[in-house]
Amino acid sequence: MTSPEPSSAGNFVREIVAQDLQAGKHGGGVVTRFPPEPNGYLHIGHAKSICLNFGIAREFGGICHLRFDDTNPTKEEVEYVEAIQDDVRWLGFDWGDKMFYASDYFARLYQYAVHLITQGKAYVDSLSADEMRAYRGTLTEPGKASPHRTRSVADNLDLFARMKAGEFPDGTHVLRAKIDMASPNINLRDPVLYRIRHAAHHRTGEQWSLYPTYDYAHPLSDAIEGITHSICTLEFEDHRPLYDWVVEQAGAPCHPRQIEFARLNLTFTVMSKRKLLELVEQGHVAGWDDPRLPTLKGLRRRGYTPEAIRAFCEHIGVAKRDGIVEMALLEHFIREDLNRRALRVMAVLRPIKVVIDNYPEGQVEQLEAVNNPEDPGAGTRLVPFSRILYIEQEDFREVPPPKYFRLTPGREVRLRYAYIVTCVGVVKDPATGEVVEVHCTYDPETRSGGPQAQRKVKSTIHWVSAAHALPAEVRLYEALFSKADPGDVAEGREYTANLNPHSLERLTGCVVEPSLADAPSGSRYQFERQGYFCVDPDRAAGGLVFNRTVPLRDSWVKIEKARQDG
RNA sequence: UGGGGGAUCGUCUAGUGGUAGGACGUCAGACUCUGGAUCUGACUACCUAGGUUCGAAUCCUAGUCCCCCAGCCA
Repeated sequence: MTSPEPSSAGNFVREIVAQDLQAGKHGGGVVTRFPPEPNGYLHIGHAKSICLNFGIAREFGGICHLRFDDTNPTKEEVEYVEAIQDDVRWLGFDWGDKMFYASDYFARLYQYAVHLITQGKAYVDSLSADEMRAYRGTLTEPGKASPHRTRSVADNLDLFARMKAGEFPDGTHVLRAKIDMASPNINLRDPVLYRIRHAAHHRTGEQWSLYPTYDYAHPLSDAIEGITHSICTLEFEDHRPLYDWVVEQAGAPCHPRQIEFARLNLTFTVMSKRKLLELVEQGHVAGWDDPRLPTLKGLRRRGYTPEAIRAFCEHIGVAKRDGIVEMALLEHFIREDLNRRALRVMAVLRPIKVVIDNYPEGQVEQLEAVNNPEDPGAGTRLVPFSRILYIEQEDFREVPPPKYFRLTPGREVRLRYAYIVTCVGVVKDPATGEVVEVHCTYDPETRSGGPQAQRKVKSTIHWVSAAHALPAEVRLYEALFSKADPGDVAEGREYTANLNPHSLERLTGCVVEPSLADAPSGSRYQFERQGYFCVDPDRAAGGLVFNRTVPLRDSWVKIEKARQDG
C-alpha cells in the first residue's frame, strides 16, 4: 500500500526534531519561533519559514512563537509589526499569547553582556569601523588584535556602563566578544555584540542608546524563550559556532539547536527585501500590496488563498540545496484550489457586439447556469439572454487559422447555457475595415436542455447580454520580470532592466454578467474560459474592478504560439 | 587562493548498501455545453574518475562545479 505523502513529509528538519525528541533532548518538548525583523513586508519566502516553524510545532505537539527581531531601531517600524501579524494570521497560523520582541529582553541581554565582560569574554573596543575592518584580516589572512583587546575588566565595565548611559556618540565604541582573531571563520574574529545608536526605537523609545546585534540577541532571545529548535536560512550556517558560543558563554538557561535550510527562490520574481523595497520606492510597482509582488499582501490582493500558499509550501519541501522553484508550481496550487471553490461567471474582457438577427427584439430569457461544476452544492443562477450580446473579440475570426474552433462566418458555435448560433455576416467600420459587429442566427431548438441541445458543435463560447451587462475594469497581470532569473543582466546593468513592461494591463471596457453587481471586495470567481479573478479593493471607489489571479491553462494559446514560432 | 555548505529528471523533492519514486512541467490521446477540470499514456536524472562490495545515488579516495562569509544589517 502506497500512501501519497507530500514530498516534504520526510524533510531533514522534521527528522532532526524527531530524533532529538526521541533522544529526550531539549526537555522532550518542541518550541520553534518565526523571528521576522519588522523592517519590511512578508513575502512567500517567509511563508515557507512560517509553514515550517508553525508546522513542526503543531506536528510535534509543541508551540511556535512569533518574535520580532527588533534590534536595529534605524530600520524598524510599527507599520511593519502590524502588517506582519496580519499576514501570519491571514496565512492561517496562531501564536496564541506567544508574541514577543527581542526588545523585551534588552535589560536581560545587557546583564548577560556584563556577565561576559566580567568573565573576560567581551571587551569594549574603540576602533573606528574602518579600522576594525582592517584589523579583521581577510578571508585568507588572520586578523590582528585591537589595541583595546586587553582592557581591564574594570575599564570595560565602566566604558560599557557609560555607553549605556549615552555618554558617547554613535560609532565611538562597541562591545565585542573576545573569541579568536585568527579564526578561519570570520564570524568568530571578535564579533560586535553591541553598538551605540542614539535612535528612537519603535517600542523602547529613547530608553537605550546602545543596541545588541543579531549575533548576540538572537541566540539569547531563543534561549530565554526556551526555543528548542531555531530554524533559519543557509547564510547563517557559519554563524552557528557563534550562536553556540554566545549561548554557552553567557550561561543561558538552555541551548536551542540551530538548523539551517535553503530559502525559497521563485522564477520571474525577486525575493530580497532590498529589491522589494526598491521596486516599491522607485515606483516600479504601486505599493507593498501590488498584485505583481510576491509579498503576502500582494498575493492576497492578487487573489491567492492562504490554502494555496500553504499547499505550495508543503510541496516544495525543505532541504539544504539552494534552487529556484518554477512560478508554474505556485500557479498550479492556486488553480487547484480555485478550481474547487470559485464560482463560475461570464465576463467579456474585450467585447465585440453580436446581434442575433432572428431573435425577437425586446425578448429576454433567464437561463440557468451552473455556479461550479466541481461543486454541485454551489447551485445555479439565472443569466439574462437577449438579442444583442457581447462576446470576446478573440472568439470571432473572419478568417480562421487552422484548428480554430470558435465563431467564424458560416460556422456554428454554442453560446454557453444558451443557443447554438451560426455566423451569417459581419459589419465593418468603413474607414478601418475592422469588424465591429457580428451577425448570427440562432436555432430555438438548441437551447440548453432543449430537444436539439445535444447537437455537437466545435466549441462553446461565453457571452454577456448587452442590455444587462455591468461595466468593469479588469487588470491583467503577468510576471513582474521577463526573465526567469531577473539577475541575469548584461554587465553593468541592473535587475530592473528585466522588468516586464507588460506586467500590468488595464482593460476598462469590460462587461460582466449582472450577478456580479454586489460582488464584495476580495471575492473570487472564475471567468469562464479565461481565468480566476478577484474583486479589487479599488471597487470601493465606484465601479467593479477585478484582478486576474491566474489565467486558466489554455491549450489554444499553445497551438497559436507553436504556429507563430513556426 | 581561508572557512562553511551543496550537487538526483527542465524545475522542486524522495531515497540512508538491494527494482531510482512523486509533484510540477512538456508532448500525445480520451472526454467535455469552459480549448478549463478530469482520465490515460509517454518524456527526461544519480557532477566526474577511480575504489570497496555479490550489489553503490548511498561507503572510501581524488577531482569538478555552484552557493555563503571580510556590516557597528538581519
